[in-house]
Amino acid sequence: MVKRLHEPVLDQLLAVVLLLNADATESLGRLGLSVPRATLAWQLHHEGPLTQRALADALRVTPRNVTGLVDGLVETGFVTREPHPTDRRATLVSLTAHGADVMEEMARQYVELAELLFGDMTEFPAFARGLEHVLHKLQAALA
Amino acid sequence: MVKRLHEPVLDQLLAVVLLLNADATESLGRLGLSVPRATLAWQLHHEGPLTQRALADALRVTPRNVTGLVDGLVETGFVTREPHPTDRRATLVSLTAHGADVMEEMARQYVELAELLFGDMTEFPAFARGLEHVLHKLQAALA
DNA sequence: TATTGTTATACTCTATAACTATA
DNA sequence: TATAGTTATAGAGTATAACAATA
Repeated sequence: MVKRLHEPVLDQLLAVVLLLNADATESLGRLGLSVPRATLAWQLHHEGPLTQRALADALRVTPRNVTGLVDGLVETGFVTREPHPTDRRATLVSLTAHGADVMEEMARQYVELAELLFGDMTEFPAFARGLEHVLHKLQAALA
Repeated sequence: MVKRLHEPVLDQLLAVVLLLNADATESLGRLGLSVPRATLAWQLHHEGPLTQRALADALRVTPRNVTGLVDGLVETGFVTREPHPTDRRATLVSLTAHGADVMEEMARQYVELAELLFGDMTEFPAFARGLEHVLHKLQAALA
């Protein structure tokens, strides 16, 4: 039975999902961030200053939602709101020095996590190919 | 450089996490359930009727939270509250016939998802071993 | 007319704390 | 005293809809 072979592995994959979520929430909490706020800040870290509209599109979330996330990030000192230089409707959101520092720390922890998970894996290439296979299947299914 | 090898795979693993979350939210929504409510119902499907206290422990969530989730599931016809036969403080939560039907459907979809993800994977055993490795690393890191 | 971001409102999930009814 | 579940309260994240300012 194929099912007997595959279902336990799906269980493990879902367990990995749960643990990664828990780990992310925990680690980000120590940095003073929630997962949605960290996602927004991470976007700024990669793309540079963005309008709230651009952030809403990137996070696939409503503009109203971005207002709330940015409010929180401004309050806690991770980002600033500045007027857009040419479009007076728009607001540019930028990382503060503190925000940029924390993003650097996130990047370091990201590398550490990759090392932890894969560093001593004996079948890394086969695992990586399998993961790519899974990703493509999911992308196709959700397209 | 080991980092160059591992980071993109972590990217893919996280992409899989995001897509699985999206897929779960979407599929459960079609069944009339949110992820937390489905988790609670799934527990009842596996364990049979449980007290709210037992559900709170199983979901690692406060008793107050269970009250809210059960309220929603009662309103939408998935579960019932009944007095505990021997402990008059406690409430037994059970799946309705409709709730049980939906759990059967969830189980079918679970098998389908396992088939979709792994059914035609050429390196399934190596992938499964790699996933187990990742799971153990995460469990150890979070213990 | 269309777009940007806001206010207004509401829902879900989460938490703590105080309380009632029972054990 | 301890436990089960509730009410009271609060906060984060999400959504839609109406609106003001600007393009």
